[in-house]
Amino acid sequence: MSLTDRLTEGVRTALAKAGLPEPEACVWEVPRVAEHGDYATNAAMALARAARRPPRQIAEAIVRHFPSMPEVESLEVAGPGFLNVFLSPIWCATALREILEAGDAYGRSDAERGRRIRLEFVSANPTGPLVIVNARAAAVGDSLARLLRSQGARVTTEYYVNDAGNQFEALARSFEARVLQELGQPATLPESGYPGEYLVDLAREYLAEQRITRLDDRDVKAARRALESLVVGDAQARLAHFGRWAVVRMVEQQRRILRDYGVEYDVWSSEQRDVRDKGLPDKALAELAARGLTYDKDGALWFRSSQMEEASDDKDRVLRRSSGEVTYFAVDLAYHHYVKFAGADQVINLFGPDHHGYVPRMKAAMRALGHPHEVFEVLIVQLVTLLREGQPVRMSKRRGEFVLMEELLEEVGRDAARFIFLTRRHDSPLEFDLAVATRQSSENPVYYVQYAHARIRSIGNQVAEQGIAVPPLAETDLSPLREPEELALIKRLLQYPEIVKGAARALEPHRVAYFLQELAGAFHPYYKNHRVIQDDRRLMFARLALCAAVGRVVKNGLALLGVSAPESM
RNA sequence: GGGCCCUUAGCUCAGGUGGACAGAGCGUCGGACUACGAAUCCGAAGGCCAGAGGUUCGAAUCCUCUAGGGCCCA
Repeated sequence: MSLTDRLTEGVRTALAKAGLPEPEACVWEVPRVAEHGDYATNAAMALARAARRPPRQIAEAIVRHFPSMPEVESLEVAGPGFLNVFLSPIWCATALREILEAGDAYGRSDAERGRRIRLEFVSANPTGPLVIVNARAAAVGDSLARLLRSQGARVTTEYYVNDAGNQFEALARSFEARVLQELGQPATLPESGYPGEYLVDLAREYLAEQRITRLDDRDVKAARRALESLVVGDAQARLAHFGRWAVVRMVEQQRRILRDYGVEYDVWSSEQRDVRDKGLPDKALAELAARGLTYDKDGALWFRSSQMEEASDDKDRVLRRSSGEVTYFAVDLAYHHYVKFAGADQVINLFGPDHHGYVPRMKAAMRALGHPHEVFEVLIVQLVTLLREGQPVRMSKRRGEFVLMEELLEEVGRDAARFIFLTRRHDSPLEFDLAVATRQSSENPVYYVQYAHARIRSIGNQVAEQGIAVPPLAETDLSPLREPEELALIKRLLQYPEIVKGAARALEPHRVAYFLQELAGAFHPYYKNHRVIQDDRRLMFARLALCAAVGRVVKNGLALLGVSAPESM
């Protein structure tokens, strides 16, 4: 049970004894000002109406009947009816023991136990390399998975590959053209094709592979003959062949880059293999029709997306075009309904801002297929504006110049990139200055946090070098920790589990990043002003324990963000 | 034209489901290494929370309108 849970229990007990109604929930906050205590609640004010008593009177009753607890030093009523709680310094000091004993489990809870969550993120088209927004989505999605798992949820992460439909076809045609060009044929890229250089590289790889595996012959003409024999005449089959080959390569590449970034997926799914080939779209359309939610108009089949309660789209959407082919939307809703929801209570998708217009129709579809409104959630990860020394970096897809995720990782590194992405709310646009991110200075918050960890390790090394025998934790007396800065540090460490729980519930990993900056911001001044290694051994051992606990929490927190906690820097 | 998101210090951004005097980092200015790592620390200046109404005991937070910015659809 967490600290605030115990405080809430105290409030409930007091209210019961005073014969007052119980609050639905008791919200605890950490006041900005130290004079307002370590925790405060507005429970009395919230109850005032129901109890028909002035808030201050209720608060005073709570104070009077509050059970005695080792955690609590004193309580007071303040302002319009706040209840301020002051923690016992002795209890705080001994609480360090719990943190150190918990180790990497400190911060975990079972707040989300029992929830099965399907979490999809990045899922870039396999038509090009990953770019910088994908890196942001990957950081957010991966950190969310870590956070939710730390709270006991069963999370399945997924990358959905759109290897069918129009864009896939455009890729196949573009790739085919590049291959033919490499062979000296006068092929031109299709109008809506992909002009990037990467397809030229891929075409060369393709030819190299064909030569080696099929002919063992470097002669281009021979390769061409081999190709011709491979795809005799049938343009459709040839396109499919090129398309599949290119997709496999692109996906491999994306997967490798994500792995280098520390992101591993549980599931890589395929639109073609896992949805279309299994006939799921037709099945879903039939199900919608059976519920009377579709109609024919102009030769096409429509979904009454504008008629859904709680989740209406602004107009109806096409499921099957007059040409007979199903729309991307139909494929997607079928996949969500039959596959994602088959193994999950909740589905969360991370989309880019260019897809937000797509969200209402998906919500309408999920509602139509019987899924409650709350279990399908879409988070919009906003755009990243790339700067270099304050100047915008051009990103033009048309000309095939974009900043690739791969380049970003090479230039700024995985830790700095992830941390910076996670110091913003996912739904607010982000400016990313490459020059600043590269700089190993105080401008770069990731090093500030990592440095705290490295410093703490360094103290440990010093102690070892000096041959000082540190007693085991159980024998360490923590009561010498009395400095205000020490108590402030401990109280911050005690907040960590609540921060993580809140971040997981709200799906906001940035809260952890902010907490870590604040924790490091409390540690560095402390370190500067108070010596850990010193003659007073009792004090030294207590401080070593405090430092170890800080290091522990920094490490655990960084792990939730997918950022390393270096031993030295 | 319709819809969604956004506007907080010079800059970049935080401000759980409304709470007690608006926060951080960077930048600027001025200081600190003959003791555990200066990727650090100490201090200062910097704000009508875009604007106007409303709900509330109480609003940066909720509602409406206006202005400005971004995106999607047409």
